[in-house]
Amino acid sequence: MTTAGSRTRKGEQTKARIVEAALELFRESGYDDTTMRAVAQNAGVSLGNAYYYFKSKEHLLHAYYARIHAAHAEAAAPALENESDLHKRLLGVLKTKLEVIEPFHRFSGLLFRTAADPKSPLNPFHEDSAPARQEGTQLFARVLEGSRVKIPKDIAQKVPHLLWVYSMGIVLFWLHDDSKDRARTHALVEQSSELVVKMIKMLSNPLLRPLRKSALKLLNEIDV
Amino acid sequence: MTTAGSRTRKGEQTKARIVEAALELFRESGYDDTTMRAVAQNAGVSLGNAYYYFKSKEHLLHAYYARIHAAHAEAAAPALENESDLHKRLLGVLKTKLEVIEPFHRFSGLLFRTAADPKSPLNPFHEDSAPARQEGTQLFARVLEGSRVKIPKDIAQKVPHLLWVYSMGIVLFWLHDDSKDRARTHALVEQSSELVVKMIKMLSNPLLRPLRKSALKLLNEIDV
DNA sequence: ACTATTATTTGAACGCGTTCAATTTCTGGA
DNA sequence: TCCAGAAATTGAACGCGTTCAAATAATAGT
Repeated sequence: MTTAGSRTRKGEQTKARIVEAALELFRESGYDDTTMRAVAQNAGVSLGNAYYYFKSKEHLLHAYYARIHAAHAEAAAPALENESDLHKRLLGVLKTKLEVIEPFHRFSGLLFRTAADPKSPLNPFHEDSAPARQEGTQLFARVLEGSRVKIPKDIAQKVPHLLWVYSMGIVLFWLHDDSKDRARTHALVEQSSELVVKMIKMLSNPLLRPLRKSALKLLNEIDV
Repeated sequence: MTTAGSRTRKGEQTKARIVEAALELFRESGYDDTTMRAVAQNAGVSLGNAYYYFKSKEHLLHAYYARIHAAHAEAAAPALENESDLHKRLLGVLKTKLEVIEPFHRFSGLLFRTAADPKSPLNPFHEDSAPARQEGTQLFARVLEGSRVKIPKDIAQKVPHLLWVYSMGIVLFWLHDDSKDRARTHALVEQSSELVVKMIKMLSNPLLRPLRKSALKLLNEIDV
């Protein structure tokens, strides 16, 4: 055990040094071109030592995920401050999302690889991601609450989560988008958000009640 | 050039031998545990020679995909034979898809993890997957053609591809589905297909023309 | 049949992520 | 202060996917 007062054993400093070295190299050269040997050297540590603290190269990215998440939550706040138009609110959140994640586009391979692996704790649908999922859903709940749009009661509970899934779809598209300045994704965000808002507003239409009920039944049965 | 009559140079036989060796080993031990050296040896060929015919290990899996798709196309044919109801046609195709891919669910972590990487040639949205993508789209074009549902001309060209993307979404859900007998995915297929058909039928409604136009504009701008 | 060109095949080599037995450094109790 | 055990650190080694210069076999033109 470590001394009573000291909060960090020596190892935690080393671990921090390795993380910082890794993040710097990832930022600089991307994930694939960053070798564990380079990370170790950059941290002033032996190769084997890096593996003493991180089970694998991918595990080094957990720190990154946390940073992305925090950055988006912070960046999105102003867009919700003084705005009551639902479309503008939604658009603001999605645009800041794109801004925040843009520097990480070069990681897309890894991001989506882990994100798509059902067994990976980084997977947004994985059990371990429940907190992140919940935070994301809450963000979209706030987007809705701050607007003056009325949501039918029966589906009100589902919509925020559906918006989060929608945003995951945006990210999925973004991952594959190699257009200049991510132009295609920006077009997608601007226009699909408009569509989404239109549909949300339409949902109160009595004509669409059957459709709404079908959708609700579906959501309940697949346990989303 | 090869002689007039002979349809296959020698190389194509070698290539076939390598594919067969690979598929056998994949089936036996999964993707990750099958080494290129084992494939080469199993095919009675040198390691380098395998790379002469296949740019990478992942390229060998295209053959696997091709077989799955062929199996699906064959299995789905009866469901399209004597049926004109769009929902039943769509449902038939999706259900047979689930049946065909079910044996691979246990490999999904290994197999589809790499497939999800935007840079991976296995990714369904990757350039190298264009043929598979096209075949898939054609299958859904057939689903539509055989039914009596009228699709508005402006979007007619887009719908088959959208249905294919929809089916990819189903597969993505399936990957994460650990419910007994894949019950959640089956619920999703049954009910979402109903919804999809409803929406397709609704699309001709003049009231929805603006929505249709917006969607079309979106699709064109993001180049889908 | 000879030759130039192209297609095929080889195996060594490279750099990578990862593992591990061995070594050194730290730490808390006698 | 000393020492046993735990924590931290090392670097060599392994197996992997991939590359490549060189060697060999097949082919087409003369």
